[in-house]
Formats: sequence, structure tokens, C-alpha cells
Amino acid sequence: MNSNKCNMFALVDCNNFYVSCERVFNPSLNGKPVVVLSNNDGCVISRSNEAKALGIKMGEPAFKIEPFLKRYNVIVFSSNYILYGDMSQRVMNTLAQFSPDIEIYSIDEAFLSLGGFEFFNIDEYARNIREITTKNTGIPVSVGVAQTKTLAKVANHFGKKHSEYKGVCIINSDKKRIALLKQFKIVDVWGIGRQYAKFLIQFGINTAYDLTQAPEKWVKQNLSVTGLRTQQELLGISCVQMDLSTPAKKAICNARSFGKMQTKLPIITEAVSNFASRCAYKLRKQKACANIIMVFIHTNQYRQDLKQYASSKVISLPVATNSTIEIVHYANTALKSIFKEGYLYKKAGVIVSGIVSETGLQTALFDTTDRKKHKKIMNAVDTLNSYYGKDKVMLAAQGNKIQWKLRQEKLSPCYTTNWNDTIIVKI
DNA sequence: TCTGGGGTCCTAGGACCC
DNA sequence: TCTGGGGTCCTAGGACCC
Repeated sequence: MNSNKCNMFALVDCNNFYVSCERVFNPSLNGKPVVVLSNNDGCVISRSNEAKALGIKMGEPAFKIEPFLKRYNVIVFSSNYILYGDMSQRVMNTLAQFSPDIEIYSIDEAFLSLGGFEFFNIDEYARNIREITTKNTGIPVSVGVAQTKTLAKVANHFGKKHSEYKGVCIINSDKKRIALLKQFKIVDVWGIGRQYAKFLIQFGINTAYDLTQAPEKWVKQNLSVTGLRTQQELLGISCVQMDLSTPAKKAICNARSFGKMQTKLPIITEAVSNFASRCAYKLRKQKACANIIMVFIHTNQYRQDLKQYASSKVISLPVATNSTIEIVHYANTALKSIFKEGYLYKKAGVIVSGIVSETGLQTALFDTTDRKKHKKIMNAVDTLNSYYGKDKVMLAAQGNKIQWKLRQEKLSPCYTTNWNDTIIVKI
């Protein structure tokens, strides 16, 4: 392996991203245990280092550890996705200055291709990425660099978790690769989840290094081609390339648990109308239409003491659409067909699929919908909402959301996207 | 009557990611 | 009272075709 000649991947990952976003605008949170909860204030999804040190686990249900959180003065936030989305954009804009090839992999991480950078000192360059990103955005990040994406993930992990690396780790020799893989738990490997890890450990494969030593054929047989790819990548053979496109989504989903359980069709209809409306909006945003709508509802699976029911209904549309009016109409028809009285419903959702481009739609022979008119209305609604704020104009069926809305009891202000929430500096 | 075998498409289910 | 949401990819198996 010669780092100066071949393509290198950098993985830049924000540390404790949601908590870090909260801290940017509220520095008094620094040094204190802080957690951010998922939608509905359900589970812990981001933890400060202090919170991790207290033993709070990722995905832990908040209600189970409430006394613990109080006892240790842990500061708790509901998730504020508007704030996090905006901060994410700022981070990505900064990162884009460091490479022409950037793949935004998730809200808080991106791969940069460092191909053709052989005249740069990679170590210095990576440290630069880290320092400037933090300086520009206030968000601390870690950087891992290696010959494959999977190894860059490994490197990033060491950069973040082992203080001697000071946030940046580069795998630039076979010796280092092997040494690090021998310390790297199999379950932490990108592409190996809990199920596969459990399976592999039965065969004595406990570390990433052990996986590189397993026979290829056996890996393919038991972990499929994706597992084989992971093995090759750990060996330093790049199989997963940069994905620079923003591919059209194959499905768009909008689903929520209700703040409290629901029994009545009209209220669930209101919720489903909102989910459907959101799907339609997302479709229009990517200039696409959907052919298929699925609606699902279910009771609370965790409550074994209650009667359980879950059902879903798929409707194929005569003509692909992105009209809120149509999608809400079909979604409600689907809901009506699966709703049963007498259950306590916990969650519902709408998934649209069969997604095609808005242009060049196939029309049906007996299509009675006035598509031009729908399009005009939707354009007007989107324009008004982008100007005055989300859901300022909506269908009557979407209601007032009071009955079923999320619990978000500890929401921070939208410092960066709402003028009323902007921080005022007094001099 | 005989009832092979290769190809394609679709779907459900299971794994994974953050 | 209270247990996230939004995605992707792969495989196996059935239906269907010639």
C-alpha cells in the first residue's frame, strides 16, 4: 500500500452532532451531560461525551431512564431537525471546499475523495479540514483517511475515540491497517450489524482482522455479496466508489408515532392526510410523481397487555401524481379500508413508491382529473408555504394536529432559520 | 400424451445504514 | 403515560414465458 500513489478517501464525521448543534448556540451546555431525544421524545439519539460517560446508551427509551437523567442533571432536548438540517448544510458547504468530489452520506458525515492529492501532505490536509470546519461552523468533527471507504470509517473511529490521534487518523501502511483492524470489534465494522456480528462471533470472528482472514467463498455464501465487498474493502481493495449523484428516491415515506394512542378514525384520517401531504410535497420537490401509495397503521407492539392489530393497504394509481389533493384522497381511501374500531393505535404512515419523473408522464385513457389545474394549485401552495412557513396553506383534511401531534416538550429555538429565534447580541 | 430448463419480473422478507 | 424515522440493497421463491 502506498498512500502517495493511489486514491484516498476521507470520512469526515461530526462528533455527537445533534448535541453539538445545541451547544453552538448555548455554550453553557459545554462540559455538561446533554442528550437529544428522537421524535415524540422517545429514545436517546445523541449524547455528549459526558452523557456517554454516565453510561447512557444510544436508543435508550427516555421514560425508562428519566429518574437517572434527573439525578445526574442531564440536560435533555427534543430533536430540532430544522436546526440540525441547517447546521448540516453549513458543515457540508465548508467540506466542499476541500475536494471537488464530496458525497454527503448522512446528515452528519461526508466522504471526500482525495484522489490526485499526491502532492499534498495528507496528514496536514486532514488536520486542516478538521480545524477549519470547526472554526467555520462551531461543530467538532473527526477525520479518517484510508484507501477504501470502509477503512476510512475504521480510521475515523480511531480518530474520534482515541485521544492520541487528536481527531485525525490516517491508515497509510499495511502494518498500520492490520494493527488497527486487530483492535476493531467486528460489530463496529461498516456493513456488519448486530445479526451478522452474532453469527460471525460463533465462528471465532471477533475483529475486523479476523474477517479479512476468512475464506472469500464462505463470506459470500453467508454474508452475501455485500459482506464480500466489506471483506475486500478491509483488505484495502476499494469496491465502494464515491456516489456523487443525488439519485431520485425509490420511495418516500412519512410516518409518525402519535403523542398518545388514538382510537378514532377522524383523528387518524387527519394524521394520515398530513403524512400524505408531506409525501406529495417531497415528490414535487424532486420533480417526481408516484404510482403507488401505501398506508399502514398499527397498535403499540410493546404493550403486550393490549389487543394488537397492524395492517397496510397498497393502492395503485391510474396515473402517477404529486398532487396533494389526489394523494391525500387515495391515502384516506386506503386508511378507511384497513381501519378497525376497538384498537388503540400508536402509529400510522404513508409510503409512496413507483416514482417516476414529472416530465413525460403516461396518462390514462379515461383520466378525469384536471391535471393542469392541480399543478397550478400546488405551485401556488408551495410558493405561499415557502414564503410564510410550513403548512400555512393546507387542505382542510389536515386539521389542527392537536390530538395526535408529536411530543416535543424540550425543543430548542430555531436559531438559524427563524428570525424570531435569532440570538440577540447585546453590546 | 409428454411436463425440461433457462430467462425475466415481481414481491416479501431480512439484513444493513444513520 | 412514555420504546424514532427514513432510507438502501440483496436474496429466495413464485409466476410466467418460450
